[in-house]
Amino acid sequence: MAAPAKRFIDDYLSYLLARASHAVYKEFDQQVRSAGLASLEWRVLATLSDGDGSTGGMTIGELAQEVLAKQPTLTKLIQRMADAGWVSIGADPADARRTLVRANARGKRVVARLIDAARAHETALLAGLSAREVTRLKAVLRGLVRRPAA
Amino acid sequence: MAAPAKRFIDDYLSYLLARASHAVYKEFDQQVRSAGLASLEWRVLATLSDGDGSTGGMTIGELAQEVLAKQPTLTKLIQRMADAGWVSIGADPADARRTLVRANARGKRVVARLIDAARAHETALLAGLSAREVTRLKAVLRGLVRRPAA
DNA sequence: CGATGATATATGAAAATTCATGCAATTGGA
DNA sequence: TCCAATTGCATGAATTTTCATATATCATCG
Repeated sequence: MAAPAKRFIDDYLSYLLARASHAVYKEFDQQVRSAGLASLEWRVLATLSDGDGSTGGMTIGELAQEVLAKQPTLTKLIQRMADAGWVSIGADPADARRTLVRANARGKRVVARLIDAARAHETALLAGLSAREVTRLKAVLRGLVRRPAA
Repeated sequence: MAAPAKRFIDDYLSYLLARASHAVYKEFDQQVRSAGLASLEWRVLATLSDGDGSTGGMTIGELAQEVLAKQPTLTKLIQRMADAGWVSIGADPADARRTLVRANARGKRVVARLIDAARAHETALLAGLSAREVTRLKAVLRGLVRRPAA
């Protein structure tokens, strides 16, 4: 890096993370929109795409946490996505308080293509870094997420 | 890290960046709200706090880019912040199309305290990493921001 | 068994954000 | 010098998000 940071935000980790996240996503956003989705919809379908998503679905609360949205925001979005045919909503037989969300066949198709594109985008993004640097970067990011609450 | 990633998003850089950014900010959000600001207001005042901010102010367009908000979003926010007494708005003598934004004395006071708190929070956040690792992490994040447009 | 506290989600109102667009000002080229 | 293209921002309407709260359900304890 050339000139040293001269403003507080230029060396503030929270800000650097926000900018990096924003810049990386911005590059991919065009493909998401071309597929007919908005940012949060892509995030929802990506989260549902495997793991728990392929078994019983995820609860509204779990999904809200994973996609970094507040619960009412997600509830309203899931209702719109169900209306649009991307996901389906069902009751949880184990707990009637809970709503379960699963990707529909249509949602699964669109997200499968986007995941392929996302992998290609990430490969291009990280071409300047060694495999070891990428592994370390991701480990550090995971460590920042998993901090115990103070 | 323990279990290997089993879902696409668990190893997807864009998602890891978003989660890390969200988690780190969430820890600090309480102090921002206690100071009477919302997230984007803190970001605006932090951006204005030095560098260009202490000289002639910043234009709406420059500031929108720095704080990662769309231009109409920022225009409306700056109007609310001016009404609340955090910033002042003025014309740019060099270009009448432009609006200049500066922090007010009140805005400068509140942000000075928050910057101190932010530095302390970051120190605690990064306690588990060596200085070299921190420097490298920030360099990589800056590199992700500065990619040439494809 | 019943009451209480906790959990999960849905909803309405309010606030914030986005989109599309219009207007004013600047720039550059013919 | 003039005009077209571009730039910068403000605004209204629509959409999304948040906040506060209500309702239903579950878990625990007396």
